Amino acid sequence: MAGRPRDERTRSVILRRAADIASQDGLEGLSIGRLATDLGVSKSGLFGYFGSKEELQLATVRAAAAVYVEEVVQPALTVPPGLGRVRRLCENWLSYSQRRVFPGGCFFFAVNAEFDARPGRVRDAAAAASLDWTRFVARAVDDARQLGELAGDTDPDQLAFELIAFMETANAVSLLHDDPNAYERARTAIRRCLDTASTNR
Amino acid sequence: MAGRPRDERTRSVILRRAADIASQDGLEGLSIGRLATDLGVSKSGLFGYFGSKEELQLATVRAAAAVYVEEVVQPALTVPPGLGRVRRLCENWLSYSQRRVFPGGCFFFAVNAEFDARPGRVRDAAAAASLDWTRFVARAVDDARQLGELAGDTDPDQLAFELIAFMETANAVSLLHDDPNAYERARTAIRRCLDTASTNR
DNA sequence: CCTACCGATCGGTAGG
DNA sequence: CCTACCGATCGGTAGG
Repeated sequence: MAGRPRDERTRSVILRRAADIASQDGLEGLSIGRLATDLGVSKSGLFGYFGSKEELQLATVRAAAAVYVEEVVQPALTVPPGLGRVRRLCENWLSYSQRRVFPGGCFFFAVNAEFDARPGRVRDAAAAASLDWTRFVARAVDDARQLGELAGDTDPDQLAFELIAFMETANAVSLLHDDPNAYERARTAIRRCLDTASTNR
Repeated sequence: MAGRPRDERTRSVILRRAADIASQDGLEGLSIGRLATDLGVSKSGLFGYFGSKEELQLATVRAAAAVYVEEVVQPALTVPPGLGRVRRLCENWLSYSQRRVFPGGCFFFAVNAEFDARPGRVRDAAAAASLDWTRFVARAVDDARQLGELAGDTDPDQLAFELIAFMETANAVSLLHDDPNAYERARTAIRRCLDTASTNR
């Protein structure tokens, strides 16, 4: 029977490795045989944990979301709502990407680009995670606005779009051109963007 | 013998279709057998045009770059250097993405994300094309600066990074969430960004 | 959770 | 430029 503590630990080790592979080679490039060999178990043994490749992919997305929440979202909640939390959120994201928590950079950047033009449950799961994150950033921006730290006419969705654009492009450029400078570019852009919208200039 | 007019036309039809597939399913998801079936030719016949999958991938990148130049770069050269050309470049890019010149959105966004964490000739070709584009945008920005239409202390590389971030994120968001609003977000951000750097406020 | 296998598809080749 | 094939690998299953 599934669900025993031992199984859960094994499952979590499998999924953490799956997310690492997928960040580099995509969720289609992640093959059950390769993952099994990597982990030193039989292919059918590993297969039994998930039942299909699609279920493995979906479980990997959920596992990566948990890492993302732990690395980026949770530590920002220790900062009180307001501009400080927005800044912290951005810095956490850039650090998560730059430290290569996943070896291929942000897991969701890779998987969103892979599935953005195909239908299916994996795409739906990735899109839902992306929407959660976008809304979370927009909410943090709106909190700062309501607290009077950002101008009253600030559009939270628009500002969230711009901040996320800088972060994701830093991830993309740093990977493709092996250029850590991209993170400083993003930090500069985010600083300027928030300063412009700030009431405390 | 290769290189006859007939062959060149066939080759170009093959590569245009290859780029369409790759924009949706990636250059690894592009299989020789599937491409051959799609085009109604034999797999080995098609294979003969390229000699290996990697050569097909590289030829596809070159073909997509030609489309990109024709759709985005060339029509911007009809506008004289300066802020107008920068705006035109951005608008051409957004239109190229929004019109789905490639059905999976910007070919290079998809392929760059697919290969950004793997070594090889395909990655190198994608990175080179990306660098060409980034430099072209930065050059257009610097022209506008030297013409006095952008502030003298404008950093062309920084501004190019920001403009490209808005464009690529519009592409990504519009695909993943089927949300054409993302393009208006990018247009708003680009307008504000250029207005802020402009000397004609 | 293992070995051993299934049919399908992959990139690539032989031979004409 | 075709048919027919190669070994390798894919997702998935049978049987224990």
